[in-house]
Amino acid sequence: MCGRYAITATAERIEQVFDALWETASIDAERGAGAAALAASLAAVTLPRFNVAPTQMCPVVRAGADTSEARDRSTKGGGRGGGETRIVSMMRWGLVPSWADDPAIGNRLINARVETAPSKPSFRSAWKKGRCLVPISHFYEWKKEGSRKQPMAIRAAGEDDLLALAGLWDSWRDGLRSFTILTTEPNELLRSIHDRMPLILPPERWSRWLDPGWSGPDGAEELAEWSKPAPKSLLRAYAVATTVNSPRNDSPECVAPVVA
DNA sequence: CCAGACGTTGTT
DNA sequence: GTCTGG
DNA sequence: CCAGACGTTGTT
DNA sequence: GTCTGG
Repeated sequence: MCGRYAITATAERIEQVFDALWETASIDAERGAGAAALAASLAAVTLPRFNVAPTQMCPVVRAGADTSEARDRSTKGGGRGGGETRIVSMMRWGLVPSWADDPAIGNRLINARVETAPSKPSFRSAWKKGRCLVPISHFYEWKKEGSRKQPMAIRAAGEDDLLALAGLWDSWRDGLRSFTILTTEPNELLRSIHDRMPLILPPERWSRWLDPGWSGPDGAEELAEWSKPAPKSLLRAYAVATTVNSPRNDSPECVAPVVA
């Protein structure tokens, strides 16, 4: 599964890689704020994060309102085609369905199985209308070694500092926005660590996944195609210190390799 | 019809 | 909100 | 995911 | 043991 991760990229880097506008930046732009205010709003976003835990607020990339006004305001999106805007929003990790009585319900909905999410009451509406991407630099898995649990960090094999996890988001009482991370079967690398892994989407699938005019993968064949785990060669896994165990520790030590 | 659930993981 | 169970 | 709490009463 | 919080 995926119950903890890191996002070490800067706010600007996230905008660049995902061809998106930070939500606070769009709001400031609407108000006619200057470059200084824009820089300040980006600085207010707490990055980097080395130990993101469920219930915490983190950046999520979603489709923006696809209005001509929004397109005009954005200087981006031209090279991607489709013309849709992308927004980076801060959301709570742990999806709180719109019908929930208590937002604490989201504490357990931090993952959704891609094989079953389309038909689950908690996720079906988000599957159709709330698909998103979760930018991460590393995700953590705890490998069982006898009675011990060895924390492992998994990151892109190359120099890439960002991976995009497939996610779903929903809005609760017009205020709280929250998201969940889709999981799938593990690839050859992750199989030795855990029996599930997050669903990682390659850049060529981002637009389709975010397309608000599409209601998501449908039918067994399409679902299977979207559910395939990332290839082993994309990722690198290594042992890290138990520093990462406590969500209170949010330091570079969390992603630092150790001898297992 | 209304009432009640709605989720994942891991472990046994 | 929407589905299942009684 | 792991860490940490897990209860009531009354008083300040 | 099991639930809540981060």
